[in-house]
Amino acid sequence: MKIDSSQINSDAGRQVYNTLDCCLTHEIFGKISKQLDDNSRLIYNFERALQAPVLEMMERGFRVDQYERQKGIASLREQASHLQFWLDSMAQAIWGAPLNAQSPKQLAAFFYGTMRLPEQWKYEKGSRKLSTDREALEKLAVYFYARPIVDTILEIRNVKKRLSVLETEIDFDGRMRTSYNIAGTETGRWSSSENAFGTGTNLQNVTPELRKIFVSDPGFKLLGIDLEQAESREVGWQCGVLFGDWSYLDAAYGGDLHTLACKLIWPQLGWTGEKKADRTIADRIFYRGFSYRDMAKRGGHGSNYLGTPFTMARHLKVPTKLMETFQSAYFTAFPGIPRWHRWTAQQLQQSRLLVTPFGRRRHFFGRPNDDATLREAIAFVPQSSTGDRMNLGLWRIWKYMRDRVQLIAQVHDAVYFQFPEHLDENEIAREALALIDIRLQHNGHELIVPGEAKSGWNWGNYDAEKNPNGLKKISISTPDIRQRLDGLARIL
DNA sequence: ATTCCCAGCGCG
DNA sequence: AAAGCGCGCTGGGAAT
Repeated sequence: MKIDSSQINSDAGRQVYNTLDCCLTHEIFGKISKQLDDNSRLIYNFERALQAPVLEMMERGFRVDQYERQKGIASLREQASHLQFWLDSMAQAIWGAPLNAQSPKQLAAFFYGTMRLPEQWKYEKGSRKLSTDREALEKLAVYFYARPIVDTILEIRNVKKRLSVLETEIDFDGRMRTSYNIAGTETGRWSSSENAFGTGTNLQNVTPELRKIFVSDPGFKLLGIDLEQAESREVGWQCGVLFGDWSYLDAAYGGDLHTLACKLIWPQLGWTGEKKADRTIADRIFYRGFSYRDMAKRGGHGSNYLGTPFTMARHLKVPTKLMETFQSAYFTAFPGIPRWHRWTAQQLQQSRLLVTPFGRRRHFFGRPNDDATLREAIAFVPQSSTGDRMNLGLWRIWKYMRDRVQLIAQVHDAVYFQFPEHLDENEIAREALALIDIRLQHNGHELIVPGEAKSGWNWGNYDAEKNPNGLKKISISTPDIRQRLDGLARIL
């Protein structure tokens, strides 16, 4: 096609440009669509179908309570300048100059140079690096003169981090519009970021405290649904489907996965078989403020993804030996998990390809013998499946409840929408929970990931004093799902 | 003046 | 000695 650019004005020029872009895309599609197998085509069509609800969410945005936002900004700015004054005073006394808490370079010169404190190194990608992150600074805090300085620096960082969210530019109509990228990640999860017009920000990493500034529209109430222990259940599903070891999934169905894990790891704690009493036992302190259940939860999650006892011990601030003992008990209780790890390593050697229960395929281009590649591969299936599960549910809510609800946000394993207040929220919740109830079957076993519904008038968590309008668990259970779960637990 | 990379840190 | 994974944003500071 020949275009004489002198013959067209700039608007028409842009149209021609766009048209040619589309033609090229269409041409490419003609070639690569032949390479799609049935599953890939399904995933591709699914991603395209998600464009409608995503565009709707992006255009709608999330209403921001301007009063709360400004109040927060004013208070944090005040705190920041106060803290900076103290930091500068202390720094002046020590090296005769102010100190920037956000400059690793200055902090290293200050602590390791002028103050002559022991250098803190961290290991990353095979090399060791001088660090001034939270973990490093906390180690310096044991020194008498460093402690108040470290505390001030950490607090400044904390305040500045929150300020950066609150100070994000929002739109003229008082709404924050994030940009969702449907096909931006390796796993099929969405990412979120500043939008094409330069306003908004990543909405998937906002702390519970700051979520309070996001509110429903007048006459509407927010409803959120999150998937319960979704990734863990997907791990259990892999163990069952691949090796017939359903122990981990069964533990999830038994009520509380982490308490159940406690029973298997520490059988001699005097378990009663009664849910409430056993939870009390699991909540007993095990080591330095961590309950048995805490250990099962964090240690279990880390172990599922091939965390080393050394690293997990560092994060939990417990002895390495303890995590070694934990992990060995954990892998004995759920033998399918280490088998699944070995199976994944084998897949990397043989095909470098993994396929999730939802049919999403990922090729691994890293070195098959590299631990880092193995870890990516192990994390892929549960993480990807949970994303697809949530997004399929989200799409179904959009498709079948569009006349009553408006989608607002997605945070990987949770979806938020608003509905007119005059409607029965129990009814809305029941219907949405049914739509996200996506089950898989295999050899008489079933994967069920229940959802938990919460409602309120702002995005923060409910607190009688601090946030009475926040999201509060809806006390209705979905009778259908609960009954079937109880039934399953009895069979097991 | 602008661009680019890194360190640090928030969420799931 | 010792790397859970997946993202995006900010600010510092060097490079251009």
